[in-house]
Amino acid sequence: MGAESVEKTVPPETGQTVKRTVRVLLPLPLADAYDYSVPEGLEVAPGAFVVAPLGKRDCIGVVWGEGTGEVPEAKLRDIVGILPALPMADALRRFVDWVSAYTLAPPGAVLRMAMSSPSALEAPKTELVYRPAETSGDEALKLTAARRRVLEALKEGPAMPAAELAQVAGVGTSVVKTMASIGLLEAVERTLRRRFPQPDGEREGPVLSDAQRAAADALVAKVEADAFSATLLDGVPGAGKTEVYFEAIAAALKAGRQVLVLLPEIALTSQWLKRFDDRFGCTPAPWHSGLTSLERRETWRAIAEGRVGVVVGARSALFLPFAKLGLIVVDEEHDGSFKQDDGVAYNARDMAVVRARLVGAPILLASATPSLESVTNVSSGRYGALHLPARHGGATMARLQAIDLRRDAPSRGKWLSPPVVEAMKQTLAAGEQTLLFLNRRGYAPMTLCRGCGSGIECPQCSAWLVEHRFRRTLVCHHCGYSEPPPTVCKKCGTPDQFVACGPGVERLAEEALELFPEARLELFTSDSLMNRTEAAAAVDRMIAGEIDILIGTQMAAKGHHFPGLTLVAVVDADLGLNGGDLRAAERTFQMLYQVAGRAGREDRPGRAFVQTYQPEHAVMQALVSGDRDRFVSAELADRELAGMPPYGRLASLILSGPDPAALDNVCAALARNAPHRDGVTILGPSVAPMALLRGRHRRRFLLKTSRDVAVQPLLHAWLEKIGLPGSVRLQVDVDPYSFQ
DNA sequence: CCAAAATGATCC
DNA sequence: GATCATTTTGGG
Repeated sequence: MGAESVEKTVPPETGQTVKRTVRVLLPLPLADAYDYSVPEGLEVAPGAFVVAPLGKRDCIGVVWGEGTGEVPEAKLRDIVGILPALPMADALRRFVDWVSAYTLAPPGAVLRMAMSSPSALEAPKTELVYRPAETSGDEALKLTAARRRVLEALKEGPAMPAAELAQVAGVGTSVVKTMASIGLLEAVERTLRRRFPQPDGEREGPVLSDAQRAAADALVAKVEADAFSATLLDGVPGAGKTEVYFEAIAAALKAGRQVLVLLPEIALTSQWLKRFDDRFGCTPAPWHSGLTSLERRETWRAIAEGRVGVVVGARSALFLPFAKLGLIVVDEEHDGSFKQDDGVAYNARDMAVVRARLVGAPILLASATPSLESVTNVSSGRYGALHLPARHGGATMARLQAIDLRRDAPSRGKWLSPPVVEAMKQTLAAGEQTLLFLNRRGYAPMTLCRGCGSGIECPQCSAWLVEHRFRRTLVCHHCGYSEPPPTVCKKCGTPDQFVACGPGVERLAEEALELFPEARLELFTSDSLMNRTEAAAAVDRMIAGEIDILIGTQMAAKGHHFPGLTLVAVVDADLGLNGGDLRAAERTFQMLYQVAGRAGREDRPGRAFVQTYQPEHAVMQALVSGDRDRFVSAELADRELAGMPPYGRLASLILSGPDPAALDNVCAALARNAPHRDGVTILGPSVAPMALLRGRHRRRFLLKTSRDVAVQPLLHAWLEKIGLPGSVRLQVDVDPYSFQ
């Protein structure tokens, strides 16, 4: 390769030097980076954002390294230009490569996530500002009173735009313009940058308990060590984890470093921001899907230039161009929403650990219910552990009681059991608040025709259409399809014989209002009906005690702290347990534990009820006894026996296509070529859990291996042999989280 | 028979 | 992801 490139640099036939080539990675799902030639006089270093031609159009890409020299000269094209943006840091480029190699996603698809604000790469807007010109002697003659005031206004402070200067000096803008034209003022161009308030790391923190102090000190030491380390911080809700990691954030800020805090999207609440504000004097820069393109651009730039101290965001914030990252915090690390299932399938919690390692910074994972993965990483010594016991004198976990629905059955067509209704009555009478938790949006999960007994299905998915009574539509929760409620059954023609089947939050609201007509009741769901501001307003009303009964999906359970809430009832605790999902028990336990933790966190004791048909189930037993650790070790033992994560590795291949026959052909080819090896099991092909989604049929393979097998090379070798027809799509998911 | 529509290959 | 060439389909 060395000799070859020398030969290419000086081709014998012309004697002219051939242009330098570089590899440019484009933010597209291409197999690899492309070689481009660099025109004379253009300075490109690795990491530079460049404009490169691709077919008919121009694309923005990133210089990934020196050219391979393998592309024939006739194919090579010149880079068009270079963008006036700071180059992408080496550590971020290596991170993109790492994520691509791990997830088997094309590197360009990963790069796209690291280029989430293309307009931030263009030259920032500028404005004209005025400052006093160098004096040349006879200016005094031209000084009117107005002009004097203008110079006075500029005496101490910085240069100002004409309008602002005129206002401060109490003159018209024409005065400023004239002064500039006769040489009294000098106009200079200044780039417009949004200012981000800096969180103050020097501020005095709150008084911490001994346990909190010890944990905080340990974390501060990790931050000061300025090297990679991973730590799990674990403690019951209310133990004060946030205050502890705020100390670590303060230490990073003092050291002049940036901090990234990752939260599940719905836990990024105004309440969290307020706590941060109280501690550091301003809110951090948020990063989530709801930002406007202007906000994105300014935030992206400020992060790249190191002008933002702390970013708090959902998983996509992991790919931001930090200039001097000194700490990553992943709060609620067990949360499933860190896993992205579509596009690049990655787990932001796991990839955050990789990013921390590549930049040489400490990472902290925090949770009241750590994931089994993190628990094993602690016991194997990969992660350090800090444990926070419940605070003395502080709130304690609510007393949790399982209600056996077989014994305390609700009346027909109702969903609240007598003990829960009784508890609600008492809570209302005491002027306290109730949260009814049901992880089901809409009125009823299924609508049935009495005439033929069939349910109303989504035409493009294998799922029931869910009635949303307030919106007067039937909605598919998987693809978004909706139609008005039918008057006649499509299958049997019977008119108006539809019955709602099962409970949704809307139906629960109806029942609660029937029981307590005088109560102030609100719904809190992740429906599109409710936007960010409306949700925030509902939270504020709940905190202010303007709501007696809150009925919500998991959105109500995460990240909020309601001081007046003393009763929590989980309406259907069994909901997540069925369906043969690997993580069903773990996920249900985590969710119910967190929901129950919402009750009685102030001075008032709280009560939590879980309604279940299987009170003997290990999850319910663990919740009632409060013995989290026993549940975790039992669940771990099960996983180990089955060779499942975190003891084994899993990868899922989902094949989808409109034509089942073509799909099954591909599956058969895959099955024929499946790898046979010790420690490797191939399960499938089988019909995927959502057999039909958005009009595409789905099949699934599961690759199960022991811990020591590298899954990626195995998958590469396997998939290489198979040609996919265009109609069949393959989605590879290494370490799948959900199996739906 | 033509033309729109679906499919596939390629982009450096 | 976008574009262009090629193949398929469908309507007369």
